[in-house]
Amino acid sequence: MRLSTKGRYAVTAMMDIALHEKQGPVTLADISQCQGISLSYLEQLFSKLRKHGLVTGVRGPGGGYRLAKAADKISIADIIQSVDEKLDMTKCGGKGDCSKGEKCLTHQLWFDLSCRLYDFLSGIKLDQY
Amino acid sequence: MRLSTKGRYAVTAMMDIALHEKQGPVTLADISQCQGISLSYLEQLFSKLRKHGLVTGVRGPGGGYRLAKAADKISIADIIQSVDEKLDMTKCGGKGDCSKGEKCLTHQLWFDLSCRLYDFLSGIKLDQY
DNA sequence: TAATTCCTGACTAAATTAGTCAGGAATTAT
DNA sequence: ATAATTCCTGACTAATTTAGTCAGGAATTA
Repeated sequence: MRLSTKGRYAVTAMMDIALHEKQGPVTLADISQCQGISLSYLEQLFSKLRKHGLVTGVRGPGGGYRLAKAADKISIADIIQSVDEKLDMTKCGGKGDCSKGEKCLTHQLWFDLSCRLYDFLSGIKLDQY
Repeated sequence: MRLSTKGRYAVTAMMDIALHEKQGPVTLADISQCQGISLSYLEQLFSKLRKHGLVTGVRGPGGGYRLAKAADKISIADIIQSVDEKLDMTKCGGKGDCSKGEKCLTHQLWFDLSCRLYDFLSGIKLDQY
């Protein structure tokens, strides 16, 4: 569960769609211009969002992107995980093969923290704004 | 407020110190070996942690690092902010000079989210483990 | 048929993260 | 004093991630 500008871009773009969806599909060109994100980069991000079932694309004139679910079913955590892909966690992977045995302790601690963060971000949905 | 492996390294290292501090200062060499982080990279991170008043260095044989405050006064947010330095936020900086006026809206929304995340991470202290 | 828009993949550029190296400064122990 | 230890600093390089560019194809609407 990483949090970088990449995830922020994705969240911002998704909020943009959530806010304007009632006026029909939102084009990436609009988001690009409106949010100052390059079109091709948005296409990369939306490829992932689409594969994770968060948006649906509508081709042709008048097309664009729609949310694939209701806004209250899409959480910030869903979006960030879709574009970030890996939540790698530990190096030892629970094997416990560390010099003094402490490594896995702190890794476990970090894992707990990561879970709490995930729960927190899962609780925030797109419709809350 | 960004969250990457850099911040994780710092948090892990700080937890390591918190756990072993009663046996005297903890050396970076120990942390390096124990957590599998390069010594020089740790030195970079601890330079920042020290400048932000989270740790104090003790030179010479038997030296190392100590927490500069009690573990229950140091939060995860403190640590991450110390090594990440900038919590840049918006591009328009509240100026509102956006093509359709929506940019600053979504930026404000993100800002709120960022604050909530910060509050959350501020509530988790080193002594909770 | 033409315009629009998604969609894909390969490539490049910039930024960040991680690590290396070389050396100096303070402290402890011999 | 001298030597060993450890922090401390800065410059440099390598790897990874983020961001952007480019070229073109596929589906849909007018």
